[in-house]
Amino acid sequence: MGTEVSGGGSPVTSAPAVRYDPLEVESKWRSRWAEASPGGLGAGERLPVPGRRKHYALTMFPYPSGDLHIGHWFAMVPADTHARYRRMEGDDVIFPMGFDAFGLPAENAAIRHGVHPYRWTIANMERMRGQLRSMGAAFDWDREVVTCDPAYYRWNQWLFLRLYEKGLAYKKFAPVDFCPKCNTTLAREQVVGVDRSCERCDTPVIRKDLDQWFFRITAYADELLDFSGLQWPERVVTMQRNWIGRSEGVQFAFSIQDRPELRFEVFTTRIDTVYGVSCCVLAPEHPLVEVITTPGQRQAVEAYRAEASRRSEIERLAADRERTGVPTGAMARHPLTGESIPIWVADYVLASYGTGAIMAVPAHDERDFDFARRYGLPVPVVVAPAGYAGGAPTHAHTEPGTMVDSGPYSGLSSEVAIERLADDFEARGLGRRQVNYRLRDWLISRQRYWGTPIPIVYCDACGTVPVPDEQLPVRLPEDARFLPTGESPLKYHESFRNCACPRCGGPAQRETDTMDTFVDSSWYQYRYLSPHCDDRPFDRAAADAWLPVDVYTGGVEHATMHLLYTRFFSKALCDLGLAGFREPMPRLFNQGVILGENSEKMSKSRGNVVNPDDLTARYGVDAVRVYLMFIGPWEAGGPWNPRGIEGPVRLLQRIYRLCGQAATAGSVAAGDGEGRRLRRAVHAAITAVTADLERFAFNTAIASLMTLCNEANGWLDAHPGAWPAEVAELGRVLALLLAPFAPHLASECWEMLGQPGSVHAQSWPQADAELLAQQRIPFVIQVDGRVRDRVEVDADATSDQLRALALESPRVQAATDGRAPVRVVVVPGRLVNVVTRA
RNA sequence: GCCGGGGUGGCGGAACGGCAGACGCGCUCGACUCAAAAUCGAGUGGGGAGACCCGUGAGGGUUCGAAUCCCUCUCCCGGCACCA
Repeated sequence: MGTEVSGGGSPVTSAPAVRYDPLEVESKWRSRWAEASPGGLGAGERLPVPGRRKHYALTMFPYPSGDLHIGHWFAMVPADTHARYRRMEGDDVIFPMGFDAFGLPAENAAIRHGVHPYRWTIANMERMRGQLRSMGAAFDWDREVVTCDPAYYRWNQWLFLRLYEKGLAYKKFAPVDFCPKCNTTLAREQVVGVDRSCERCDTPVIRKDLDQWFFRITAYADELLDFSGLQWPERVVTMQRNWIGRSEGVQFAFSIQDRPELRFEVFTTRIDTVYGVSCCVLAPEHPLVEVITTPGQRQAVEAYRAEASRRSEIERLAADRERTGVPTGAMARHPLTGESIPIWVADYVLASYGTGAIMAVPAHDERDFDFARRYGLPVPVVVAPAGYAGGAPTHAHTEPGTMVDSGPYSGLSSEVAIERLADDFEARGLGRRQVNYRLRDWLISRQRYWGTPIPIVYCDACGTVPVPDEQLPVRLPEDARFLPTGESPLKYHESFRNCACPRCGGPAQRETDTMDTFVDSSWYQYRYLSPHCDDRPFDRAAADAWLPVDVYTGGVEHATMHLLYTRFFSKALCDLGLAGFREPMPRLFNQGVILGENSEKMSKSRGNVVNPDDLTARYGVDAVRVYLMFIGPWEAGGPWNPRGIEGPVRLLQRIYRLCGQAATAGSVAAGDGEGRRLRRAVHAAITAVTADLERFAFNTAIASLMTLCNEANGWLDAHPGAWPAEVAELGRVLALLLAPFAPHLASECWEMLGQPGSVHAQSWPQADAELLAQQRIPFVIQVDGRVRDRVEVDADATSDQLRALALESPRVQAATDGRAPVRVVVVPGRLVNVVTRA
């Protein structure tokens, strides 16, 4: 055994400096586990054991960057601890792991160093598997999924074709976001920040008009807004809700003055302001602009459109840009009043949202207000705020109010008028209620090599032809060339690109775009259940039995990307008849981020990176695990404090020593008051650690273990000599409670205690409630809300007894100083408050 | 600007409306040691000799009682940002 005894004092007197060597103990258990169970908690690909509650624990799989950093540890170790706890609790647990192995870094390495993305990725995964194992996590490696494996991406293609058949995958020519550094288009979700930059590399995106493949996520917009039944962090729900951006309003048409055959539609959420329209505004890209612009305005309008399109490519949408525009010269006819309304073109109206045209109501919309003021347009008030006395408004009034100058609607509250006008527009056939979403369809085309080829062929004769299932997978060619220009290698790979049309056999060309890697991660949790299944993406019986995921953990940065996409996939898979549930991850937990010592984000350039290998070489894996969980609430993250690890290091040494002492305890219980005192501490710890693990409060769970050690040490010091069986129980419980947190040391302790089997295969200890119910409890007596006395009382003392006890207390009498109690509040089991003032 | 989440000792952080600061780091003192490290023990929010008083970003409110609930303000972090 790895025991090292220095000092050599009597084991009975205090402070025998018995220490264990973490490196030795950990290496011993690592090799034992490798022999005994190469898999993890789940032990093989199988269905849940009947009669046991299944538990699918999932932590977001890593990108194989080649190095496991402390952030991976922080994400995965608590997830492992929770999964291990659930298994000891009796659940049938699976806890799979794999690699999100497609993506740009591999291709960039190919361009820079000439190493093929496949080889680069495989080598990185090899290295990371070793690092992941060294973490001491009980991953089910026999379920491993690697997304760049043709055996995996084949099913991306298969699923793409099913979505295509359902109309949920389609190709469209549209203005799209393009990252000039990554040389590829991006989904709207992957463009972030005020300067609209690439989520991966931070480069501002530009706009291009391209033919691209989309997934019709908007078909599920309403269902995606339904978060009922999801135990998700509030902020993630909020972010998704905002991202989807549902708004209800009315869509209706304006006709062009003197050309009643021409009309354009507008969408508004404020139909109550329709009497306050002072102009209509079309987006520069609106098709009607060309048609209606009068000869006198043509030159100005063309110039404006040209400028707008150039601007959209350069500094598109600076947040607080001036709202500019030009009149088209054409007039529209107000559908209710018949008034002539000037039609303008302005690029603050987006072509991609709603109808690409609006009614401008300056008095009640801040953007329209700015626009009207700039061009001297009228600002008619139609919704009066409380106390409005007429006159020109100084700012837009966007709140509800009383309708004025609005024909038959005048006098109504604007909230009522919204409904009344919507009803009337619908009844008169002028327009209809309409729901719009900010959410756009998911652009999945990427002009990159290292992703799943989109299984589509273009034939001159047959047009767009899906690759038949039996021809899948469409494999990536191994001899692609990676050009420094960053152009798509597939596009210039003749033998990949040229192919026979699956339908007519004639010459045809493959689609050379690959899929967004977020497609891969949208259904990996299904594949883990039957990773070797080769005639379907996943086994239906396994999916029915194991899914949905019971606890999903990962970073919040995926709130409106991966987590939205995978919800979409689950709904689509359900509608395709492939699975029987609609929400993939009912319970989500976001861990925080570990920062450098200087509270900044860890990065090589900042020089504040904490290397887990250095730490484990010095303190051992268990200590690093425990420290990461002790550092604070998991969801908070926080700066790394290099000295803080000393606490967990001491805790582990104390537990080792306590278990060593417990191993010498006898088998006869003392059964007296002192024995009960020790047992009470042990069982209080069981209660606390259990409750904390249930709520992912790892930091306080570890604090409870520390408290138990402190109390146990005190007890042992106070009871020299031969120890009773209560001490043996202490040792067993310590090892059991420690097992999910520090699996190596817990195994060592269990063995040292002479217990059979593996500690990790034991049942979680149950607290003895009867033992914990104490007869005498500490009790607080307050006077006017301030603590004046503390006494010990019977736990079942009545309110009357407690009241009498309080009033008798000399300290209370001193504090009340002769004032008669006005009232006495008794909280049984807690305190009494004697109130002397009114 | 809008929407979330926060502000508690020197530091990380605890605290079903009921003893604020659990637990740990650090620090101080002590034991062991020739010495140091390790280990063990005691102490550690501020003020006061003391009984006590003051303390959870600021101010107000509800309550017998507020870090916790409500209102106003302030600062910090995150998300969104012309979405009509």
